Amino acid sequence: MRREKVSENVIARLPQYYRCINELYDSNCVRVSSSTLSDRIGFSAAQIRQDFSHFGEFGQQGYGYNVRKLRYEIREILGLNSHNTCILLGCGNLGKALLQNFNFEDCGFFMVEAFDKDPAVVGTTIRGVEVSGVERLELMLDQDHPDMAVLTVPREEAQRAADILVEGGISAIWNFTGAEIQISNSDVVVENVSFADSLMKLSYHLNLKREETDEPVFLAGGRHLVKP
Amino acid sequence: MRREKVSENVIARLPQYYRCINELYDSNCVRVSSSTLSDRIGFSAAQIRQDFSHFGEFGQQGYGYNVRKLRYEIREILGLNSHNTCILLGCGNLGKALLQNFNFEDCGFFMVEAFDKDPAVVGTTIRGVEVSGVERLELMLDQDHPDMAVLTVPREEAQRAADILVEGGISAIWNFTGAEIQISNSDVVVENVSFADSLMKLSYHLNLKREETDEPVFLAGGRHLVKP
DNA sequence: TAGATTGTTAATCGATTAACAATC
DNA sequence: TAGATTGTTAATCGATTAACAATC
Repeated sequence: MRREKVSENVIARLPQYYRCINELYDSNCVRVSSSTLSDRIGFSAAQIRQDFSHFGEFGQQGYGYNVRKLRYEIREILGLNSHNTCILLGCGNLGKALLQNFNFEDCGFFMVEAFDKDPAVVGTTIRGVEVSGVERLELMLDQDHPDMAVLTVPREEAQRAADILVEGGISAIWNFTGAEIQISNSDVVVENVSFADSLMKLSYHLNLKREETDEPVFLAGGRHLVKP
Repeated sequence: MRREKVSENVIARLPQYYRCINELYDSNCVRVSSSTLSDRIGFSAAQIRQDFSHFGEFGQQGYGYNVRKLRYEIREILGLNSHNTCILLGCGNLGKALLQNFNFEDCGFFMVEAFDKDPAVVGTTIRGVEVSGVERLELMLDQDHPDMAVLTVPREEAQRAADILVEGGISAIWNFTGAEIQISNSDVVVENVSFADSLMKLSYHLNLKREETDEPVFLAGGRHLVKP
């Protein structure tokens, strides 16, 4: 597997390729061509081949791609085969939702411990993950060096929590707080999940569609016709 | 406010502009130039001006942008000033998290009702929003025509729920299920929030950084030096 | 007026698409 | 062998950046 420098656009497409190929794999499909993938995902076949070619030669002329091999290679590219450990900070509803329903292992992460400051949840176990009090966090970081932390604390506490994590040597933060956290150490990978940004995009498209259908002006035979 | 056709890249930057300008507005800032915005958001000043210019002329030569006016215009572009109604399907942990902590009104949405099939939550009220049984959903869609639905049901139920929503005349779906829902009516706006895609992107960057720092090869004085 | 900063046009850069030789 | 399909190169398209006239 090669590693050319690729754009964020390519990186954003990789998980979509993976999901698609994983489905084919699960349905025992053995081979697939770039044009079949294109039909399924919606990106052009040329783009798919171009994207893959940044990381190596995974196919075979006249045959296409072996699904098992391609799946493995994309897992490698995305790092899903590495065994990362992670912790979760903030066991409110969102934190609980992720612990209970999200399959971290499918993405190459093993959840080792969760933290909260509420005595009512500290000591409980959620889907096999123990919830500790926050006072244990620094010690845990120091002893166990988890690779990644899921940040699901309230917005106001995001920065303080991030500071502790970075100080404790974390490598990556998956930030659900909606706050833009400032990181002193630029080697820390931060991935933001912003519900507000997502909903505003939805709002944009909804509004646009509405404007289009509410005042549909047609140009026909040289005249502007406004639908009744 | 004008409406040229713009790329998804531009649309994705709009919420970031809005958040930044909203902060300035909240801190009583009166005017701002594209270069100040550039420093704050990280996009180039030229790009910011270019982006805004798709929607109108919001600034003034020699002065910059009036923060209040610019904020209003971006709200208009994003549709945050329209009063949309929405419902939520699936009051598990994720649904509850959104109901309790997410400010729908900041994004121009008013949450009118939530639905669940679990008798234990049906009849309760979460942050002022009543939870009804799913059997009421079709009637409610028919009578109240909510604009948008938040989909926080289990993955397996995503498609069935989406079908009911589309059938009931919904205009937009904010899909948190991780399932790719198929929509017959192409006028329905769908915005997917995929935790898995987000975490896989994080995994990609984490892996890349690790490979870079684990085997750092320096080129110095014509020699390749491998760090001890 | 002089300085600042916009909106827009032209230049550059990068990403996507088309085409095709290589080859299974 | 003939047909299919890759990986890659070149062509096209689109997005970002640079430059600057307009003007507050």
